[in-house]
Amino acid sequence: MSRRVPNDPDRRERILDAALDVIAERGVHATTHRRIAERAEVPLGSLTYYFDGLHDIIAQAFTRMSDRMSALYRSSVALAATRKEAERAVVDLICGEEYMPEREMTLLFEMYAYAEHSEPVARLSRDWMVRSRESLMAHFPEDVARVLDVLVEGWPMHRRFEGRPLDRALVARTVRAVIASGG
Amino acid sequence: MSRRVPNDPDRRERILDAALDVIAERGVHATTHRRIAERAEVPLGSLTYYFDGLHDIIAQAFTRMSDRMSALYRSSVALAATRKEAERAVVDLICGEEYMPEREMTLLFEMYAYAEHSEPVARLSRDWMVRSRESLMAHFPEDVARVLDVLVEGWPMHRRFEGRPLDRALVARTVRAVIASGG
Amino acid sequence: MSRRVPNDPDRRERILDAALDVIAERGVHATTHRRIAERAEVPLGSLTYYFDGLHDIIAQAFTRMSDRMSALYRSSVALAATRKEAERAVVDLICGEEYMPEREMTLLFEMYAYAEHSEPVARLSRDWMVRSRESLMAHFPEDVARVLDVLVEGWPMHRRFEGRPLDRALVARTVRAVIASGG
Amino acid sequence: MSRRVPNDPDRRERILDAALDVIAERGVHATTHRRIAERAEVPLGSLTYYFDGLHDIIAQAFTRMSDRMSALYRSSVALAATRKEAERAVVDLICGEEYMPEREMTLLFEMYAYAEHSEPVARLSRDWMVRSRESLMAHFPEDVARVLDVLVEGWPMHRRFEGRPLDRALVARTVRAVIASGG
DNA sequence: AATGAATGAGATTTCATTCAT
DNA sequence: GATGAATGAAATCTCATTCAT
Repeated sequence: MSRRVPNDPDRRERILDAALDVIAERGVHATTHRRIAERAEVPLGSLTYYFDGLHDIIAQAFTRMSDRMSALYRSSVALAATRKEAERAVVDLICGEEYMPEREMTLLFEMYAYAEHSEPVARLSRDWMVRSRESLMAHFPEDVARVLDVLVEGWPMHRRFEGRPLDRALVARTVRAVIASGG
Repeated sequence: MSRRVPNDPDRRERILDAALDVIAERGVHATTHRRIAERAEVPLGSLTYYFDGLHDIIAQAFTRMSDRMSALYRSSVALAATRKEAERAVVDLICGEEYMPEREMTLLFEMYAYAEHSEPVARLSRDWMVRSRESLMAHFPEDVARVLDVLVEGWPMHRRFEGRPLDRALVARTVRAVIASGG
Repeated sequence: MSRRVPNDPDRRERILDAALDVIAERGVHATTHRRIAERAEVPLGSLTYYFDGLHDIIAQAFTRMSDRMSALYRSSVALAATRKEAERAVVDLICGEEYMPEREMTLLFEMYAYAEHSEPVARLSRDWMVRSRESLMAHFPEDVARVLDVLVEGWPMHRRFEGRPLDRALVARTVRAVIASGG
Repeated sequence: MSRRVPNDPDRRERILDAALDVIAERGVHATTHRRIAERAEVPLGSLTYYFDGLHDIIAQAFTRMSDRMSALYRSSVALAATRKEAERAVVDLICGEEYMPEREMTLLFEMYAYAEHSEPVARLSRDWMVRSRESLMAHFPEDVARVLDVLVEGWPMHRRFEGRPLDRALVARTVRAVIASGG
């Protein structure tokens, strides 16, 4: 039959990863086909061969990122066997660089900003929020899950701008209080 | 006769407000000199006459916005005479559209995203954080102020993406718990 | 078993008809391989497999069209048994939508325009003219045939741009006068 | 006041003339910004500065051409003082290279073809037809004017494709017959 | 002091064509 | 014989910025 077969099977993925790199380093506002192609080491023409314009590349790149982060988030919380461990996992999520290293943080900001101007990315942001809350709801009542999620989202932002590690004791105490108040 | 007088004294401000409009509507990534000039009803050339390029316009526009929001934030909290009233003000800040209407929310996302790629705007974001915490510290100990600030920042984001009003009782209960735990 | 047999015997023709559709709808200037392939529902690669580039497809498509129209023209005039009937056939050719419906008119304009820049299509246009005159010369002297052919060519163009039917009485009177004057 | 003043006042016109040159030489289907800019000896960017895309350049170029040709047509017929002279002017229009030299003929074909796919150019073609008829109506009744116009339009097309001069006697005889029949 | 005409650089996108299979 | 993935070249278009006035 001899259908021609792609000679570079995961080029699509390479392009999306390159796009995330460029977005993280320069921002969506400075992200161009050229820079993505260069970073991915693919010819310029292949970007529009695989994708339907820059907006599509960006949207799919964010999808890829949020899938990955969501899995991380979930697994981090899911590994907890007891509520005690879950509580600790939440504190880790808030304080730790592992869950949300600098690059991911930057990408998240970019995603939230872009979501305001792109319906697919808006949907993505909503899904992301729902999924992270659902992870937490395996261990906590819904109301508690909501508040913890706000902390997990908001606190690392402060960490980012302050440029220094959070006060772990304060975080732990707050998480404890939220859990207690919600019960 | 006909001593030269600026014929449009607050043109600078008009340009910055127009820039904020464009950013809110289209995003930084689609903000251009031309669109700003058109929106401000100002000749194109005046943008580069008054400002040092697009990045400068954007940075100063964000400065203007954050000054305004900061004043609002401060006055809202400052009006409180008692801790009781301050607590209520914080709940209002989190739940209320007044403090952070849709447009401002969008702008804030854009600012945070842009901050990652612009030193002046990064500084601005840091200042913003410090100033809002200081407002809160008139009424609460530093640790409590920190946590409340995380809530004020993070919760409206959730509100934004969920697209419906927050559960005021839950917010109030959480604020109370945070204050109690920090005391 | 499974002796190789062309699985789509009139693909060539389908491609040419699709090309004519695209030319009629969008103009030669907007005719591309992709649009033709899509319209013909054939794989993109088959266009360059069967033809020697876009210019070749266009030239052959025009050939196909002019063959068809020429046959129509000829048969219309050839059916006439008497000069009287031939005269009537000419009036029909000029006034009637049957001979030159909107689509064919458009294609003819495109062909004439393209002929100026393509030797094969120029040849085609010349042949077309000769053949139509020859049809008329079965009934009329050469000079009369020439003039009638001018009318058959030129009048429908006016009809096209005016957007309304011609005045049949005027056409008939003119044809009569031309025949009389040439005799 | 010191408004900046254009330093190349008839650049617009130069661009349109260059566009006509390119269209005449290569056809609309091979007309590009680049080729026009090169021919007009202006920077590429000025094309989109002055015009709203290629379609706009083409449409305005055709407008320019038809204005010029229309003036020629009109003046040719208008100079005639008597019907006798008008009759002779019509024969000249049909036979003579002056009125419709090769280049203009080519452009006219291109315009007619393009008109099918561009509303502004379609309007232009209609206007052209009306105006030429009106010129003739200064000397002949409407019906005669219509038919003469068909001849003026259609006959040079045949001349063009046959590649040799028309038989002036035949043209004159036909024009005479048309005038007589319409009277 | 102020402007808007002008442009070069580069962004996005389209597309004819090639060629491994 | 046939295909469609792939790409280089070029097309259209946008835009920050410059600068004569």
